[in-house]
Amino acid sequence: MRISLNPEQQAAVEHGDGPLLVLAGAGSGKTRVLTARIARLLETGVRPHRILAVTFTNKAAEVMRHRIAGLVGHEPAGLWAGTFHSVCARLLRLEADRTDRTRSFTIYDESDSERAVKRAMEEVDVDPRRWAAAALRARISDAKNTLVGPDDYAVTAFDPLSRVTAEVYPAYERTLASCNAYDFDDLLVRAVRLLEGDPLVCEKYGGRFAYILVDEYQDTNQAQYRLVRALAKVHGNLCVVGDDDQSIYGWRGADIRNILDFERDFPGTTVVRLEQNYRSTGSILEVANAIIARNRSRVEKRLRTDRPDGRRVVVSALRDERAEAVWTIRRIESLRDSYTLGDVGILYRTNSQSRAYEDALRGARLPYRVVGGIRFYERREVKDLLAYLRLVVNPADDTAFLRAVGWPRRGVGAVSLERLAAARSRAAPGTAAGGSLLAAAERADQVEGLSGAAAKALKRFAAGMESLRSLLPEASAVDVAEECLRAFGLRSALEAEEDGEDRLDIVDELIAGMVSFSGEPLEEEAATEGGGLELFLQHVSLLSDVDEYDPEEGVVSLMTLHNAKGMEFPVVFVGGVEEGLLPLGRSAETAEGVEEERRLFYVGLTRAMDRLLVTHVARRWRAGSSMPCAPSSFLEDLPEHAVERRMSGTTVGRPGRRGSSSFRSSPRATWATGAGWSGGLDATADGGDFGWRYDPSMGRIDSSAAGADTEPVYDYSESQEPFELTVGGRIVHPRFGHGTVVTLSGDGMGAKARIDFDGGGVKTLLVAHAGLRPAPG
DNA sequence: GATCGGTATTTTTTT
DNA sequence: AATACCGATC
Repeated sequence: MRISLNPEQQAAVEHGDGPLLVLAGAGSGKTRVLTARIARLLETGVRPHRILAVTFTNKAAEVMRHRIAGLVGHEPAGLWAGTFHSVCARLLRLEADRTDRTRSFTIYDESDSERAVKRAMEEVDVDPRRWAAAALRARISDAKNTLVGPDDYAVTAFDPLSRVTAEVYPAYERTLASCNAYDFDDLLVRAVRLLEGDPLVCEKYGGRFAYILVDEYQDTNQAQYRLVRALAKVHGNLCVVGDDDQSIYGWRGADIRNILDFERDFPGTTVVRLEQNYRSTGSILEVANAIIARNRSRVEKRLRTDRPDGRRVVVSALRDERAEAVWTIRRIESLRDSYTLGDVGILYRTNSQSRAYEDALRGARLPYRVVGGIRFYERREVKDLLAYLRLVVNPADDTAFLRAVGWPRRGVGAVSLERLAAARSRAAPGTAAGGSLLAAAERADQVEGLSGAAAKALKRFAAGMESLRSLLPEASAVDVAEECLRAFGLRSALEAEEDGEDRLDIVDELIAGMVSFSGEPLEEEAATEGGGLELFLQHVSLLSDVDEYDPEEGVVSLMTLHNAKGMEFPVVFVGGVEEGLLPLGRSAETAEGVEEERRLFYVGLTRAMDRLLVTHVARRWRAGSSMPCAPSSFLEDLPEHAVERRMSGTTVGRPGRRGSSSFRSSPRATWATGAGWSGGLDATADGGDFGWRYDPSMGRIDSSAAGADTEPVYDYSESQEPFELTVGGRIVHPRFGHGTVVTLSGDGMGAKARIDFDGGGVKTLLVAHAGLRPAPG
C-alpha cells in the first residue's frame, strides 16, 4: 500500500481494535486516513462485507470506494459504504419481513411528507388555516431525530403547537404506514428500532460488521448515534472522524455532544488529533483560526501548516450584490493566468444569493455550475413522472396517487377525490394496502356520489396503472418509464406546455439517469424485481445535490456554505458576509446560533487552498426590498496583517439618476429604505461611498491599491432601484400599466399601495412584490 | 364540479 | 419569484 502519512495519521490508520476517535481539523487529510484505514483492514485479511463505512454524502462513499480500489487493487465488493440514510434504507429493505412495510416502500421527501401531514391533519380535524402543516412536520421531524415517538411526545407536549403536533403525529404515522412509506427521519428511527428491539437483527448486523467507520461524526444526531452504538455493540471496533469546529447541522438535530462525549460513551477510546493542515496557505489558516477561536464552546486546538503565508486574504466592500458579483467575476478573470475555472468556488449562505453571480457569469460568458438550489428531483416534471413510477412499484402510495391522478388533467377534481377517499376509509378502515386510493379507484363505479365521468376516468387510470405493473417482472426500469410517458400521455401533455421543451429535456435527463443506474451490486439484493425500478426510486430519493457535483467539469462552482463541506478549491470567494446574512437573521439571537454561524463561516474559509476573497455589500435586495447591510461582526476578528481590505473608490452607473430620492419626505412608503435604518446606513445622494461609515481602525484603505480593483461598471437601467412612492405619484406596473397612487399603508414587507390604474380599476398591491416602477417623465 | 386566474404568502441551511 | 390557495367562471 503506497500512501504517505504523518505519524498521527499513521497511528489512526494502524490502530487495532477498540474505539477510536480521530479529531481531524479542516484539511488535515481525514479522507486519506479513512480510506487508508479501510485499505489496511482489507490487507490484514478482513473481508470487505465485514466493514461498514458511513459517509456524509453518497458522493463521498463513491469516492472512497474508488480510492480504496486504487490502494488494494480491486473493488471492495461487499463493503457497505453510504450515508446513514442509504444504509438504513438498505437495512429496512433487507429486513422488510421484520417490519410493517414491504421492501418496495417509498421514501417520502419533505414535500411528500408535508402532504401526508396535511391529510393527517384532516383526519384528526386540525384546522389547516390555523396551523401550518410545514411547522407540524418540522416538529415531528425534530421528535423523530431525537427518537421521540408519538406517545412520548404527547406526554411532554404543553405549549399549543406541541399539543396540536401531539394530535397529528400518530395520525401521520398511520398515514405513512398505510402508504407503505417512510419519511427521511423514519429511515433512521426504524433502523434503530429494528436493531435495538430485535435481538436477531442486532446479532446479525452487529456480528457482521466487525469494523465500523463514521465520517463527519460531529454532524450526527441522536438517532444516528444510537444506530452506531447498536451496531458497534458486538465488536466495539468503532472509528469516528470529525471536527467539532465544523458542526453546522444543529438545526437539523445534529448534536455536537456526540463527538464531545465520545470518549465517555465508549470507554477505552484511543484519541488521535490531526492538526496539521495540508490544504491552505499560512494567511488563510491564520484568518480561519482567528475566526473560530472566538467560539467559546469548542475543544481548544490550533491548525498548523507548513505552506508559506501566500497572498493575503482579501476582504472587499462593494455597493450591492450586483457589484459584488461583477467584482468577483473580474477577479476570476484576472486569475485565469494561474488558475482554471474549475479551481474556483463561490460560496454563500443562502441559495438565493446565487442569482446575482449567475447573471454576472452569464454576462461574462463564463461556464459555471450551481450545486443545489432547485433540486433536480424536486422539479415538477420529475416529481410527476416519479409519482407514476412510485405508484407502479408501490400501489399503496396515496401521495403518489394524488399527484399522478391530478396531472395531466383528466376530469377528476378535488371533490371526486374526496369522495373516493371517503369510500376507501369506509371500506377498509385503518388497514394497509387494500385500502389504498388506487385500489378504490379500481372500484370507482361502486363509489357513491361519484359522477359517471369521474368514475370512468378513475377506472381508466387504475387500469393503466395495472397494465404498467404487469410489465414489471420483465421490463427494465427505462422501458416502464417510457411506456408510462406514452400510455398516460405525459409526453404530449408536457409538449403542450409553455416551456414544455425544457421540461421534456429534464425528463429525458431523468431517463438517462435510469439507464446509467446500475443499482448497488450487492449479492443480498441481486434478485430484485422490476428491472431495478424500486431500487432506482429509493436511490434517487436519497440523492443530494452534492452527489451530482462533478469536480472534473472545469467550470466555476457555486454553492451554499453547507454544501461546500468536505470540498476544497484553490480559489474561494465567500460572498455576502454581512450582519443578518452571515450570521443569518434569527440565528444571531442566541449565543449557540452565532457560534454555529461562525463555524459555517469557518468551514467556508477553510475550503480555500491558495486564494481566499471575502466580500460584503452595503445594500442588498432581500425578500423583495433593498436593505442596507453592515459588514458582518465576524469581520472584526480578522488578524489585520493577514488581510488586505479593499473598497471601491468611485461610483458607477449614472450619478445623475442615482440617489434621486431622499427618503425623508412624507408621506412615503418606508419599504424602500428598509425598516430601522437611517442616517449613516442609507444610500447617500452623492455617490462616492457606501453609506455605512468606514472605520479606519478596521483596516487601511490604500487608494493606490484600490486602483487595481477596477471598478465594476454596470447598467442600472434594468434593475429595480428603490424609488419614492408618494400619494398622487405616477407609477407603472408590469401587468396593469400606468396608474396613480391613491393611498399608502403599512411599512416594510407589509407596505401596501392602493393604485388607480389608467386602464380602469383600483387595486391594492403589496409594494415589495408588485414590481412598481416610477412612470417615465 | 372542474378549471382558470388572481391574490396572498413566503426565503435558511438539507438527508 | 414562485407557489399555494381561493373565488369566480365555464
